[in-house]
Amino acid sequence: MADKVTIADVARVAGVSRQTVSNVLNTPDVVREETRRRVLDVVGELGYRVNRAARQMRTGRSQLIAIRIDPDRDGINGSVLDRFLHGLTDSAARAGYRVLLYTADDDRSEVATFEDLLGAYEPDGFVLTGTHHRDPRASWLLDKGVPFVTFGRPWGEEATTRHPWVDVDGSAGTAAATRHLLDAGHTHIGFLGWPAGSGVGDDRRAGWVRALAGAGVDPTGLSRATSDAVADGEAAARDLIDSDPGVTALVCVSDSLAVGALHAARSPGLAWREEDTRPDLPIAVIGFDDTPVAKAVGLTSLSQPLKEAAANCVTLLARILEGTETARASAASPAHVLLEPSLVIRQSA
Amino acid sequence: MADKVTIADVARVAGVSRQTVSNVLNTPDVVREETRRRVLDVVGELGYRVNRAARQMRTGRSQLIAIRIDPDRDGINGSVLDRFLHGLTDSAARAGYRVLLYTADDDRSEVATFEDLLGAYEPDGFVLTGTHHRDPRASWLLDKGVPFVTFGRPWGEEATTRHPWVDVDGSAGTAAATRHLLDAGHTHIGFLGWPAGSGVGDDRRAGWVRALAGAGVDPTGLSRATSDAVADGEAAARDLIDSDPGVTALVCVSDSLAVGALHAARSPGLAWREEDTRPDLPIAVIGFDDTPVAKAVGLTSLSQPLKEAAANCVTLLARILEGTETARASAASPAHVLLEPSLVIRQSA
DNA sequence: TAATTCGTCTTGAACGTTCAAACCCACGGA
DNA sequence: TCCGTGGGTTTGAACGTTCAAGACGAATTA
Repeated sequence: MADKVTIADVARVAGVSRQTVSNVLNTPDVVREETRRRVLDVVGELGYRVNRAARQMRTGRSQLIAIRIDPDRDGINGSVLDRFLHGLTDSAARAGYRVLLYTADDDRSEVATFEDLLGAYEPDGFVLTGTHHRDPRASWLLDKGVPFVTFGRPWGEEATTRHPWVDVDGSAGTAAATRHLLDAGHTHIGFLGWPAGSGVGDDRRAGWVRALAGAGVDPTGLSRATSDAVADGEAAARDLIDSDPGVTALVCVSDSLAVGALHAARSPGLAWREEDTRPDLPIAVIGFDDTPVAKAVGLTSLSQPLKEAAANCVTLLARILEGTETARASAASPAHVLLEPSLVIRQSA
Repeated sequence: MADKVTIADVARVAGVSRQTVSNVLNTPDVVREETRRRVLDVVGELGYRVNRAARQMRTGRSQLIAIRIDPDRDGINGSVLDRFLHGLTDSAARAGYRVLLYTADDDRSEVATFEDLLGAYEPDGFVLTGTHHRDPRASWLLDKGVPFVTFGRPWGEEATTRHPWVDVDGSAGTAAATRHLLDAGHTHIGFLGWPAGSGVGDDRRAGWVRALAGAGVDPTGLSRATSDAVADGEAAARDLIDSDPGVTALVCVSDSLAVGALHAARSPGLAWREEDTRPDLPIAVIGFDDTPVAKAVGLTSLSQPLKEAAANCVTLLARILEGTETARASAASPAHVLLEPSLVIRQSA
């Protein structure tokens, strides 16, 4: 029912032309102080709001940032993206953008969605998550000259400098976790990770290796790799503990695996139960991502600064969109932000 | 770089006028079969996509559905909204809509955001979550005649018929959970809930009362109310168990409280430990929402059909937007959908 | 004094689409 | 023969904004 207030209405009431009103809003420095105030008064009085669709027609800018929302894969880590999403929406709003969602089942269908969105809604830019080696989505966007930022490093070396990205330093996190355990007196510290080949997983493992090396501990035989499920984590933890009963602590690549490790540690298998001397919490466990699950079960975990990461994504994207630099120019010298995770200490370690 | 292809391009190539192309896309029945095919061929060939901004200028329709994304409050239940959001994005896309996100700290700032969004992006409709008694957001939207659907019943009676809504039948869920426990031989079944006054909480409690009544059990003294945090749940569970040691099972209003109850059940307080005769799992516990946490700790819980709920929201909203009925007309006889949760049985019960 | 520059403001056009109205032509009935 | 009808198509205008160009007066310069 709210009768639309257009720029022409404002102009009429303020006694100026449409263009002057437009100038007041977009290039205030070009208009006389007194006129500007008068126009702004009328704007407030009438409750005028610029119509994005009309502006988009003229400028080609939609003030929309598109991002994919995943189905929660394993369930536990799903919440990480969601927290990021909230931060993104918040930061984007502050910068004058809104977040548009889309879904896609795989990289190919996501690229198809790019075409769809760009043709219809014309989002100004994209935020890509879950990047991986030779990501076809990034190459497609680069190819088309569409502005985008990734949350996650480009893991293939060759692409390392071709687009801006924000990431959290996983190896710094696991190194800090390992040092925390070393400081607590542990020496035999194991690692539960994913199979080699995933950038994120390999990076997190590297931090554990580095910290152990710093303390003069040989990591050989102290790690296991498995897929990211609670049951797998439990099995891997059992296997590791069985093969080396001296292990007193575990750093895990994810909270899923860590929860599995907790199960193994707290209600150990029969073979191991005999010699159990610490019935309440025999093995220290540290997870990664500080998910709600970690909070609920008292799991010490590494927390990613998701809000900050999201804010940086918006900043980098806005720099491309608003700066003089084009997407292509910024691809020549893209900006990176690498954030440090923080250790949230709970009962498990 | 993809040079924009407009309706005029298609028209030129197909040898027809702009309007005919528009008709082919919007009112196909008015155009001759042969012409339609020819135009559609050209559309495919050139990869034409209707420009939403231009269409919006003319029709006032943006094909956008706006929804608020919350910060994950307590952390555990946050994922519920996120799963709903994914379903919504998916269903919306199928119906030709996209989902626009916004944040807000409270009802008042959310209403301010309504004004902002309606003035600038002109979303066609809103989906409101977390409705409560005398929700000012709903009244505001009703007042302005803005189409919307709520996920959650209007709990105040007087507003019950004024807008379409989708909800999950909480009392049916807790009743089913209670019956499940009764079938398993439990008779002293307690309830951990929220303080009276919240529509959702009272409803879920009612299901428990109903199921007990059906079995001839008096619920008096068997329930506790507390705020929604793990520690509170643990304390409330201890209190209940201490006061009535005969309690062998607990139905909880949320997974947060249920996880707390599990803590209480599995590592009971000292006073109670003495007489513990079932060391492994003395008390059956059932939660609500089937969050990732439930999955991780083996908690039996009630799962909301979120995907289906989201799909229904889109359907109801689309009916208002596309049907002949206006928002006001549909407010006269709004549609409701009440879905049943399902019990996901795990180790805890 | 005339020409130039500058600051401020206005005017017409354009973005890509759809609405409303007009147009054209074949057909059937009077 | 003429007119009315109706299916199929085209034409001009409009949505609300910003761009590009121009207009006007005052101040500055030649």
